[in-house]
Amino acid sequence: MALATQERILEAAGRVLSVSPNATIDQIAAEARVGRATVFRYFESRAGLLRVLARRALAETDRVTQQAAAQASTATDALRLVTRAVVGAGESFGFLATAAELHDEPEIVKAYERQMSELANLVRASMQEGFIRPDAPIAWAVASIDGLIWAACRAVGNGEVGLVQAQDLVWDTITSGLSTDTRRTYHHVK
Amino acid sequence: MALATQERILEAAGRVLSVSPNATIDQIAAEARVGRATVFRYFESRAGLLRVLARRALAETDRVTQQAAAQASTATDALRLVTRAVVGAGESFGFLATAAELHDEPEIVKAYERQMSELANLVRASMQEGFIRPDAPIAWAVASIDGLIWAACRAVGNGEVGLVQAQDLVWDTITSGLSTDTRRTYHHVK
DNA sequence: AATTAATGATACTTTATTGTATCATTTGAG
DNA sequence: CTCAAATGATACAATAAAGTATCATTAATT
Repeated sequence: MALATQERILEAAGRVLSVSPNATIDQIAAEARVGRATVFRYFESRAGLLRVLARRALAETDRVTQQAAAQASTATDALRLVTRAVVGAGESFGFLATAAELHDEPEIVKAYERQMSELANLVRASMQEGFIRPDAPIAWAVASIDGLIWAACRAVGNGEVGLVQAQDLVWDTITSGLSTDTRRTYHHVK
Repeated sequence: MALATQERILEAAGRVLSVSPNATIDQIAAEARVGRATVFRYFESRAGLLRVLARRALAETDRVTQQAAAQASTATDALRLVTRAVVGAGESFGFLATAAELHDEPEIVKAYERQMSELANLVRASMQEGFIRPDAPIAWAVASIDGLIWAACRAVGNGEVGLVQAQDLVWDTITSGLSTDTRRTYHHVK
């Protein structure tokens, strides 16, 4: 067997669901080149399969995040490396964006919120190091970095840019935006 | 009648679907304070309702976009105003992000792609004016602006930042990123 | 007030998908 | 080669939601 059956199903599900969030078990089984019954031999239900898949994606994100953070000497560098790492792992969690059922799985929601709050901590620390501008609301910094990561993952996914380039672009855009203009226009305080 | 029934249903659908993309007709009807049968009196099917809703959202985006572009004297200013306008109209198309059924409605997909390509034209023109840095791949500029707009709409939606502030933040971030650092780090050419 | 249109509620049919059960077939290990 | 485990295929039941039809009720029009 080229790859364990369960693994094949999970990978197929990730692929199909990132395109068609409401894909049926039949579609997933077809993508995995497996009988529909076999899917139910490995997963108790559709929701169960989704849960396992989501757990793995979040765990993978944790893994690359922690590994990246461990290599960094400053919070700013950690932010840079974590951003790169998450973009690199993008294809494994593409389906999380659109899978509506996961929104009412408390375990999954909590894990996602934890990751966002860890990102917020990194942003705060990087701000104290003088990298993130002090007038940027933390919530916006987090939301916009998240948005740029998603944009990069999508752009990689449909071949608009290569993975490595996308990783560079995200950080460059965070660092200095898209313009040649260096004026600082933030008005917000506190 | 405070508001035409059809209108109430559409607004309710927009609200519910942006939270629960797979919401049933029952849920939509309940949100609109209307009987389920009434929904089928105004829309031929669930898919039909979604189509009408998506058309309206895309048309509204076109409207504010064109109005904004008409006021601008330069492409860069048009880009700024269009960005603001789209963020302002965000709540009307929040559901488009997650409504999977719409992905295989050619009409909707085409309209979305057209809007993206118009954005690409603005970006190119603004680059020629010297605002968007010449080393930024157009595809990335478009994708990241799109990502920042989505991030802003979401942030507004869950109350993290106010609408006006979000509009400012998007443009500031496009202009100069999130950092105090002004180094230019783009490596890409052509 | 009378008539017409719009609505709500309800029951019903249809359909798609999930999940189960079964059996024949294939595959892999010894 | 033989046997056991894994798989595919199929049929089946259960369920949830869509969509239809009907009737009583409410609201609007004249």
